[in-house]
Amino acid sequence: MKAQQDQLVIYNSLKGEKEPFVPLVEGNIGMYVCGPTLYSEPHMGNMRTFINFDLIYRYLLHLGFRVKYVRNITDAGHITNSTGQEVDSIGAAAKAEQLQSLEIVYKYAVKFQELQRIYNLLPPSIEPTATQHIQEQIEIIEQILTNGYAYEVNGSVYFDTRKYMQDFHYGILSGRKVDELENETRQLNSQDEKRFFADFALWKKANPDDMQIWRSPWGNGNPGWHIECTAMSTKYLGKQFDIHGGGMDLKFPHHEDEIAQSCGSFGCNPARYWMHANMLNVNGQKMSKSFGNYFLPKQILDGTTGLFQKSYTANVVRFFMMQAHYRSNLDFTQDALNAAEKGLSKLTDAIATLDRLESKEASSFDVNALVQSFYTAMNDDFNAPILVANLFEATRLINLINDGKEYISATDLDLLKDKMAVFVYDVLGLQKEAAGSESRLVPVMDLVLDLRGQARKNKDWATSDQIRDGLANAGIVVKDGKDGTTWS
RNA sequence: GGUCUCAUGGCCGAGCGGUUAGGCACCGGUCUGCAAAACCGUCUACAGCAGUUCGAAUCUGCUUGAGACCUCCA
Repeated sequence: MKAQQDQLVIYNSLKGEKEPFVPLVEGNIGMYVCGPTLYSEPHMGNMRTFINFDLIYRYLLHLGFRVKYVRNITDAGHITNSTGQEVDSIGAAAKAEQLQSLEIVYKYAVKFQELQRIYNLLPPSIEPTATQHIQEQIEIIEQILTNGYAYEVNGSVYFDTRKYMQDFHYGILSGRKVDELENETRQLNSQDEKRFFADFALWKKANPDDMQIWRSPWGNGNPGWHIECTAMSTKYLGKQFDIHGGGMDLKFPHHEDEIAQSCGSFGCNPARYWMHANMLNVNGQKMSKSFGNYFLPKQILDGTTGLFQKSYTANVVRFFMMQAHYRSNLDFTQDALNAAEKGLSKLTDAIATLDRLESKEASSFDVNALVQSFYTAMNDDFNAPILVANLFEATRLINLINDGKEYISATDLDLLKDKMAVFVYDVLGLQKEAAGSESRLVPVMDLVLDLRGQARKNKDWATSDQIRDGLANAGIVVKDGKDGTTWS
């Protein structure tokens, strides 16, 4: 696997280009991904990011890296909304639902856990929460103050962007240029305590109606939105680690500010490689709460999205997402989901066929090259769509072997079985179809199909078709293949 | 308004200077009592206009269209 590890190339948002991946410590990877803010149930778009980073995590593990994967849960923090007001979205949700803040967080954390299980996400190594790390956040803020890149005003602490820009590059990640000109065009709120429009809160003085309040050297208050990730990534992965990921929409200001906080306190960018997953679209527009065009991951499972005429399994949704690259937009449409459903079925059928295949003396095609193509695809910035295309090439060959038009040696067959399973289940994270959920039906169906088989043998088509139609009415489809009759 | 990204066959979606992406649909075939399913094969597109090049979906410029970010967001 070391040879494959050395081939891995990652697109680094920091530089805007692909570069060979070299971990800080050979064979080890520290990866931090910004998790959800649990003031509501994560929607399908949120899930896409987590599914994509799950793919990345899975492939890194498969390559034999020791990966420490930290994904936080945001359960506190004040953010600045579009009108310039500092708001506590969790507190707001708590008030709306007449619950305490942590009740809100816990309620949605349970749902998020369930979604992770359903969509087959591997649990991260650590899932820290902001409220468990207030002390660490305070310590980093103190360090930034000591270094002169922050100032205190009336019980709140703000990051001093102008001071920071004298020594560091604010905008290194997002490409944003911050200048005085913009300061003039964007009016500071009259009661704003910030000295400069681009300054952001590290600590915010408590409001009388805040639901959660913590003590600090600057009085009672709440941590700012961006400092929690700096505190938690530093605590668990160190001042500098390998990969920092998150959704594209977090690039600015969240990740830019994380870099500023790390540079302002420790003097270095926290991550060597910044990775950004792209958004999920609905009718060409980003799925988001504010647009109202979102739906919940569970709605697609029970067919209640209102957008599609039928339901889809989590496996189909995941496979659908794997057919687009993580850095591309992806359009969620019914036709595309139907296509994914059929394609997945074709792929899993081929894996089943693989078990029935018989080997010959030699192989009629280059199995090693085929397997290598799986690695080549994923080593190129986790190009899952190419991997899927190559898996379909394998599918075609498997079916041809089954038809006797191609052949494979015993060694190659073992290799192919192993790698197909590895890439489909371990890397893409697809789940083997749960069999036996209707176990009581199995002996009944065996009996019914046996009777129908006898009728067919006797060319009693009337009885045969009567059984088939009757089962169809009960929602059971009978298929007569050359190897016997199957149902589903 | 500022910054940036993208425009690929009926649909979804790879590609980053020369080779078949792939899936779904369509069509043809195999199988089959019929049907369905399954399998095989076919289908050869790159928004428009100009340019660079022996050669461009791929590079450059312009035009048109779409989207994202610019202190809510995964």
